[in-house]
Amino acid sequence: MSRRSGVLEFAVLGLLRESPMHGYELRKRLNTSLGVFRAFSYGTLYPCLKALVSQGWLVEEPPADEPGTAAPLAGRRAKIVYRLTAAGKEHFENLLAQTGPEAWEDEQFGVRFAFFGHTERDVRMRVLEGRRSRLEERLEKMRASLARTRERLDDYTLELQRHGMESVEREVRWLNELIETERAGRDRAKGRPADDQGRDDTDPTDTTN
Amino acid sequence: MSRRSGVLEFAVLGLLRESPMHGYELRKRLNTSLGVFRAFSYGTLYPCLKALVSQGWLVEEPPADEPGTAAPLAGRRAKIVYRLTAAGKEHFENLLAQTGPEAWEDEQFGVRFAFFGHTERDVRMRVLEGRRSRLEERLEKMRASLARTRERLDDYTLELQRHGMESVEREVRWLNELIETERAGRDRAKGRPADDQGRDDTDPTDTTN
DNA sequence: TTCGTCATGTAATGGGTTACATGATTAC
DNA sequence: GTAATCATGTAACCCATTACATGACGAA
Repeated sequence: MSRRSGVLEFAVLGLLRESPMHGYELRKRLNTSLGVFRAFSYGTLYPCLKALVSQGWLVEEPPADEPGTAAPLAGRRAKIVYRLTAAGKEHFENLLAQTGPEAWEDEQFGVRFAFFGHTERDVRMRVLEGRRSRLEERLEKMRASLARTRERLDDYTLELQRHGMESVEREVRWLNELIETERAGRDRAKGRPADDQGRDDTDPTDTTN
Repeated sequence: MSRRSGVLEFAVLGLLRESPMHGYELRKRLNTSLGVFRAFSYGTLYPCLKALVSQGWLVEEPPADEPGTAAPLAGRRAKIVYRLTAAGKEHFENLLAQTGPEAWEDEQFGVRFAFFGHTERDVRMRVLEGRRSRLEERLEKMRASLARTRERLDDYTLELQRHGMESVEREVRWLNELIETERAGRDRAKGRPADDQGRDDTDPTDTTN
């Protein structure tokens, strides 16, 4: 009924796919384990979790019966552990399978890349190549605008533009290497259909708390 | 009374400092001339301009009496040219002189750098060095978190982190070069007090339209 | 005369943070 | 027992975009 952020939803589903977690821990992983993403605040995260529950992608679970912990007193608010539902998992797979322009843009590309381990090679290729051509477009615009305005710009503005373009060029080279690597890894496990065959949960290694 | 964005305000004041402009053109310059900034939408820009007017930083001017253009009919809405007031200019100088943490963060640093041409060397140094130490902090956190979680991460997540760190390291090297250049340019024009002595306008070169 | 682009604006909505409020658990 | 950190949540606000609405001007 509210709050859907795209990246946050994506990241939460992806992280919970590996193992159930509560909000607080989820947020930490958003900063660290999951690349250099922006750190969402609790004011964003918790409402989002509630929304995902009401969508049916997640379920809240009681903190489980770990013997070491304090007994759950009646009416007591405790850690809420979120677990991905079957529907949630399916939804996440669908999101992962998307290879359209949204997947190439700055906001989404990072998260998507972080979950490349759950995708198939051709999906990865489409996303990487889409991203690359997106950046090359941008590069061309920058070059054009620079050619038009070069004379009127002072040294600092010029240097800023130069550095900006170099950053983009560098990311393009990075993508080239990644694409090359993907290509080199072809033919292995060609028809492997991800993991749709077994619904056994992803082996909870229980490093949760 | 409303809308103040920080970066947008800064950029608008800085651009209008050079020459008066109307909103539409202002927006184009935000994309091109002024580095690789985000392109603000009109829905952001126009209300911001109004707010700056009501603050007294800007004044709206009639499109001026250019003979080639259509005669300004009564009640006709035409281009609104914005000009920086004396108060606006002073405000901008004050903003430029700030060298606190806000000036080092991602959002502000770019704009500030673009207007370095209007600042004094020691201000530039403080901002550049502040930015650098900010990035070095970030780098340290990244290294620490990577050391803690390296084992649990798959290849793609790892690669993402590696690339992220390299980007930051690259910006640090860039800053080092800039700082070195600034240092090399020392002693020249040592006591020059910017332009506080004369209030004659910044020599309007009239490349406005 | 119609189409593109110049030009200005507003209301609804989105996506997020800050500040606040609450309380449990752990370490000292 | 008290401080730090773990843990969850909400309301008010901020910044910006989207979609919409209007209209002038020039060129085909």
